[in-house]
Parts: sequence; C-alpha cells; structure tokens
Amino acid sequence: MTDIAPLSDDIGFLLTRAGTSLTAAAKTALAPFELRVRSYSVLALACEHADGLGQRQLAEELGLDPSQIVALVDDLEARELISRRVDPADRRNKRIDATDAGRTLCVDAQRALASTQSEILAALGDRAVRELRQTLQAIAPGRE
Amino acid sequence: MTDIAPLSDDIGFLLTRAGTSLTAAAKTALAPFELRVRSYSVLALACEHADGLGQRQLAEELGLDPSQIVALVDDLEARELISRRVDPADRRNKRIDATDAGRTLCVDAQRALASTQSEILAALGDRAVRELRQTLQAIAPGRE
DNA sequence: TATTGTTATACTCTATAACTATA
DNA sequence: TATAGTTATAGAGTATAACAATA
Repeated sequence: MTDIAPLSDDIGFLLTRAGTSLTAAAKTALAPFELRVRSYSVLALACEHADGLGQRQLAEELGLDPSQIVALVDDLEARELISRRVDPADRRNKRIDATDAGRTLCVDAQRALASTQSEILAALGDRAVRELRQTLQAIAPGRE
Repeated sequence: MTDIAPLSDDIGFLLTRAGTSLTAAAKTALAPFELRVRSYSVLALACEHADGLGQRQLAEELGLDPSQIVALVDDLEARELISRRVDPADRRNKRIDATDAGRTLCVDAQRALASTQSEILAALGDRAVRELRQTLQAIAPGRE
C-alpha cells in the first residue's frame, strides 16, 4: 500500500496557489490605474526597453502566444500609454515604445504593486524573498 | 526620474510564470489518466482524507469557490473514482470519499506527476526545493 | 437566519488554426 | 518559403449572484 504525498507539499500546486494569491492582490492594486495584470506587464516591458521592442519579443518575454499580445497592445495604444509603429527597416515588424504618459503611469502603478506585494511577503524576510526570486528565475522557462 | 524594477524580478510575475510552466507539465503527465490538474487535486484530497470530507472543505483547501467543485466532483463520481453520499448526521453535507479504483489511479497519477516535476526541478537541487516548498507554504493563503 | 450544495451567467484566460503582408 | 502581426473560435478557468434543502 503506497502512501500518497499530501497535495500541500506539491510544488506545482503551491506555485499556482501562491501565484493566484499574488495575482489577486496585484489585480486590486492595479485597478485604480485601470490596468489589469496583463496590460501592466506589457507596459512594464515597454518601459524597460528604452529602444522599444517587437510584439514577438513581448510575447516571448511574457510567455504568451503572439496572438494574445494584439488586444493588450491595442488597448494600451488607444490610451496613448504606448505607441506602435512600423519598423522602416523591416516593415513586418512593429516597434512598441512607452510614451511619457505610459512611463509615468507605470512608475505609479509599480509603486502601488510593490507596496501590496511587500505586505504579503513581509512575513518571509528579505533573505527568503531574494532566494525565492533566484529559485523562480531558475525554474522560469525562456532561458533554455 | 524613477527607475522601474525589471518585470523579471517581480515575485508575482515569476510565481505565475513558474506555476504556468509546472501546470503545463502536469497537464501532459496527467492526460494518460484522463485527469486534468483540477480533477487530480480533488481526487488527491479525497485520498488524503481517509474519513472523507465535505465539498466546502474541498473548496477551501483548493482555494476554489464551492460552485466550481460541483462539476469536478460530478465527473469523478461518474467515473466511480470517488463517492458522494449524504451525511446522515447533517443532511446538508455530502461526504466525498475516494473509491479503491480512485486510490489506485491516484497513486499511479502521482507517480507520473512526481517524475515529470523532478525533471523540471532537478536543476535546483533537493535543498532548494525544500526551501521553496517551505516558502510557498508560508505565502499560501488559508492559514490566516 | 445561516449553511451546504447547486445552477446560471458573464467574463477572462488559454490554445489553435488560418489569414495578410512583408521578407 | 519563412516570419511578424492579426483574426477567429472554442475551451478552460474565474467571479458572482441567486436558489433549494436542511439546520
């Protein structure tokens, strides 16, 4: 008779559960900015890449399918938080850049997000958070 | 001019990304058993609780809304992997118990799952995995 | 009145495939 | 022929509200 390991020890289950918990908190924190978690990530990546980036690259860094990027970019572009322009060098490409308004909003949103997250992670201590970050980055796909 | 912390350092983002990665692997590993991640978790919890448990408790341990449990239990019951019977002591309650077939399937499924997961987590080392588990359990809600 | 399970509904997210325009 | 972006669609997951039976 084989014992079954408790679900509460399963790393996949725990990752999903903890992720859901932080995502829910992020959703609340971002709501005042009329950003959802997904659109925030797109905006944040646009801000990170000072020289802009293509939608394909966006999809890859977010771990999403390129087709999912379209609506996210549409929305942020309509709100003039990012711009989307055809790359003259290769007209298949569209380069995404954050606008000044986008950068300002992103900074504010990130502040709110960080504050919400640190409440949740406070119990862990700085060191455990750093180790957690490293471990998750080692698991995260995209660097194979 | 404020700097924006890279998205790839954001714990929420990383948790979701790593969780998605493990969930995708789990989905593949469970497919041969005709279990999806959700139904596996229900079955696993039913196996853990030797004396059965109510749907409300199931919902709470999984972090789901009770209304989402119904269809999951319906399916597993139809396949005779669990049983659902009215609690004579309190007829509002329905107790969920794993059947023998359910237990057998669960053990096999868990073995497949563990093997898939250890491939992904192998690079981390046992110690990092144990620390990750502890940290995630500290974040996980349900123990407030 | 409060609780357990249930149904219904709408919304978001995920996964695929096919299409267009450029190269 | 290959790649970037786009559109469409179906399926899974999430979030709420309301209801029946029971306490």
